[in-house]
Amino acid sequence: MARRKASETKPLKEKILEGAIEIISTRGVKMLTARNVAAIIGYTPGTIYNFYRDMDDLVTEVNYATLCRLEKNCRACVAGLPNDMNKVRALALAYVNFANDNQNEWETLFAGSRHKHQLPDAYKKRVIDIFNFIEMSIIECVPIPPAEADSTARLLWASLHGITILMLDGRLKLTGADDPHALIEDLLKKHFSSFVN
Amino acid sequence: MARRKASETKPLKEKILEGAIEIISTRGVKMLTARNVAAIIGYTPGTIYNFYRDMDDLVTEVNYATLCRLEKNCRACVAGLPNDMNKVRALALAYVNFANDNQNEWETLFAGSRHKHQLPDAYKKRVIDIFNFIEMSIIECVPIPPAEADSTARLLWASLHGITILMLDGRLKLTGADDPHALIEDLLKKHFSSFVN
DNA sequence: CCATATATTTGAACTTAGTTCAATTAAATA
DNA sequence: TATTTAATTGAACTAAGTTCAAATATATGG
Repeated sequence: MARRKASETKPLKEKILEGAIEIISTRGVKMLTARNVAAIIGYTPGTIYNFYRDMDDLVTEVNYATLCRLEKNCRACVAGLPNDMNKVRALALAYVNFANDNQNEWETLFAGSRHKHQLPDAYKKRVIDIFNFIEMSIIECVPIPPAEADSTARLLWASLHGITILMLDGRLKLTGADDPHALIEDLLKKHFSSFVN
Repeated sequence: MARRKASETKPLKEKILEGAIEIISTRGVKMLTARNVAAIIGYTPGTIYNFYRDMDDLVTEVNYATLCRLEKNCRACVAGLPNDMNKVRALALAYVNFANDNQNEWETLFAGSRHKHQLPDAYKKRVIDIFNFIEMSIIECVPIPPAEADSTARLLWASLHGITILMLDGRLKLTGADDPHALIEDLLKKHFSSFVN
């Protein structure tokens, strides 16, 4: 057959994206092939190229979706909390937990290997948004002198990111107290003891 | 032709590995194909499979070589230094600088996406070695109570790793003082001020 | 309601890459 | 020198990315 009967419930582009997310989250990014996506949504490989330039583009869209979920999750975890250290704790924990609960998506997001095309502006904006949100939350909750606020927040975030990566890798297995809570507690103490003690 | 005239200067396995490193370092891991490696060393794709199970295996060997260079580099950078904070500084800087000077190799090393096979024991041992070296260096140079030594060293290393990643990504562009030196200085201060001040 | 134009999806074909292995040829051995 | 052994090939197979003319459903105009 060629053109389908008009009975779609969702735009096809969306279905493709959902199929791609389904594959990445359950089978990993290596299993994301045009043919696999096509099979899962009941179309043919060629169809994908009517909506995405190439498979790289589709991965980028999956990553964008992951970023959105990450941000939503982080915001939800601290919503309504008073501005104190507990809020920073919650935020850090939300970050690590998200990575832990979405390992394949997270790995895809940070897999690094440069994509063919420049990242779309919306994507870049999202990254900046998340960073700003985290940075602002930290600044709100800890009495840091304004001059140091930026660098302190950035450094904390970068550190948290490193911990998250190595933890998922299994490279950060600790002697016993290797759960996220303990590590984050330690991290926060190092970074903020000079302000709150 | 089939079998070659015996005039090889190096074992073929080594030449394949060198070709692979050459490709990854100059053109990135996406350009590492059996045919590209074969072309660069003047053999045919099939030859590679006489020495490596598959291309994944070859990448693992490249990563192993990268790990070795990283360790060598770190050791060289602190050799002969007295056991004080300067040594820790030098070590941290060596780590970041190595990543910066070997971006493609570094990206390949941490690209994450799980390999087909388990990592070889020698590989795992090398990772542990590097970690131990860094951890020991830190412990030697900073008066940390033994009970906290392990976790302190690990946390510092993980943080350094996070900084390194985000720096290479361009995600850690700072307001001005975004050079490695400043960041590392800040990091060390956070982690050690309670011990040295 | 039919004819024509438009939009959507296909499926086949092309390219590139990973991988295998029987055939081939150099070197080693007897 | 003849025979065995080892190394390398190159051709072929599979899987994946990608393209696009052809095919078909819908929309539009008379």
